Amino acid sequence: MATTTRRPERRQEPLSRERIVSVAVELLDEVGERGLTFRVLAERLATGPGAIYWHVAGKSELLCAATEAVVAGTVGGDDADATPQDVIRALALGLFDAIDAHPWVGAQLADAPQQAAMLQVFERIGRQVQALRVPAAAQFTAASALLNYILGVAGQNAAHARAHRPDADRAELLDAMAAEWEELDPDRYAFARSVAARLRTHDDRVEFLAGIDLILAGIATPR
Amino acid sequence: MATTTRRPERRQEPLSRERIVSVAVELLDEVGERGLTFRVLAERLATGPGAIYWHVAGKSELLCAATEAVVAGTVGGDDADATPQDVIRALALGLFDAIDAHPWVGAQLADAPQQAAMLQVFERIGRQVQALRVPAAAQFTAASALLNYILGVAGQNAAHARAHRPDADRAELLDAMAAEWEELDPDRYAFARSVAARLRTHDDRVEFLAGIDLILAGIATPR
DNA sequence: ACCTGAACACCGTTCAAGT
DNA sequence: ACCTGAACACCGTTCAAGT
Repeated sequence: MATTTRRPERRQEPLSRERIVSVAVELLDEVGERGLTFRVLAERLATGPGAIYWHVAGKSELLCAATEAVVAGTVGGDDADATPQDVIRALALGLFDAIDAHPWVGAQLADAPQQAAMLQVFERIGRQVQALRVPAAAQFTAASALLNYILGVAGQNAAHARAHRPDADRAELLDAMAAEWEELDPDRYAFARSVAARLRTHDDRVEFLAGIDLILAGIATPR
Repeated sequence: MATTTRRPERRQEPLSRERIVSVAVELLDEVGERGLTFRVLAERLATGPGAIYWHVAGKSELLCAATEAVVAGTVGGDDADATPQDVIRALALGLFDAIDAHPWVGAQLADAPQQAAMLQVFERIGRQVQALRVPAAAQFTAASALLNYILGVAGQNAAHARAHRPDADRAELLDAMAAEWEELDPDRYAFARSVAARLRTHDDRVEFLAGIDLILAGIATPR
């Protein structure tokens, strides 16, 4: 039906930092960080590996840029009606879902130095902390605690994703983990055993939010 | 003065998994994860790279084993007199200090899958959570929140260590960061600007503990 | 200014051959 | 059973040469 090319041929677009980063994101989603290679990236861009270096300093900068691109999309605008707690939950869930969809982002956030996108997240969290009337002296700690918790979960999610097939059934894995924990030494792992059954109905997203709420409760506690 | 060799020649000890891991820890401390190479490791062990594979499956297993070795040393025994909060603080600080001394451990914990040593940490945290009389249904969430926060900070510390020279002055870096934040756009980064000055007297360890206390306060809050 | 692609200096890992 | 070390199949990155 289409008269000309139905979708633009990628090889015909000019090379640009933007296009390199966007193809890198695609590739990272498909094959992960270890699979993202300057050679396969160059092949997809229909060029040589050297060409990429004209636009991007190296692989770590490329990973940072790809992460920024994904995270920037999750930092939405403010909703006037929402409570500060709601905004924080929405922001945290946005990051959680982005990392769920792009596990390599979790790994990158968990052990990359301060990135520009993270500063934006920190800013938005901080504003809500202020809106919660947290005393000035405690605001930094409150915002940091939330961010560090989010980054910790991000790293763990990325690790889980990397450890298993991308299409692995999370429920099955949790079942297997529950079974494992139930076999642990009752003396040395009494607690793990006592919560093992809970893994069978565990929901990562719900649990993540429950942790956010726990920290929010702590923030609301007068010193 | 010494009649024989003053310290045992490493090249004369037999190769063993234990020795490989312990030399790997040394090397990781000196040159970081990127610097740990099977070739230099083999050289230090006075053998060939292939020999290592007889005792260790590969590099990721080696990194896991090295991390386990360091973390296992931080999981101390229980102190009968201490409150549950104190035990959690001590445990968290122990991990913090271990990661401060061995930044590569932070990176490994932040994005490695469940490791045996982490299960021990989880167990010890969980026991204290139980001692705090947290309802059974909330114990898993409480212990997870604490662990995820610890892992998040671990990753960030590792990232900071990797981003700068090992001997970089943390106070100077914080000063520079404060100066940077103070130059940010007042509209878009009002919060970051408002806490920038605080960075000049920031203490990573103190801040880390304050975050732990925040979560402990949240845990103590009745639902 | 921007692209090409061969070449360099590495990696982790394997494996035939030794002891 | 354990060690050796050359060799394999890659990497990220550089750079002379092109357009």
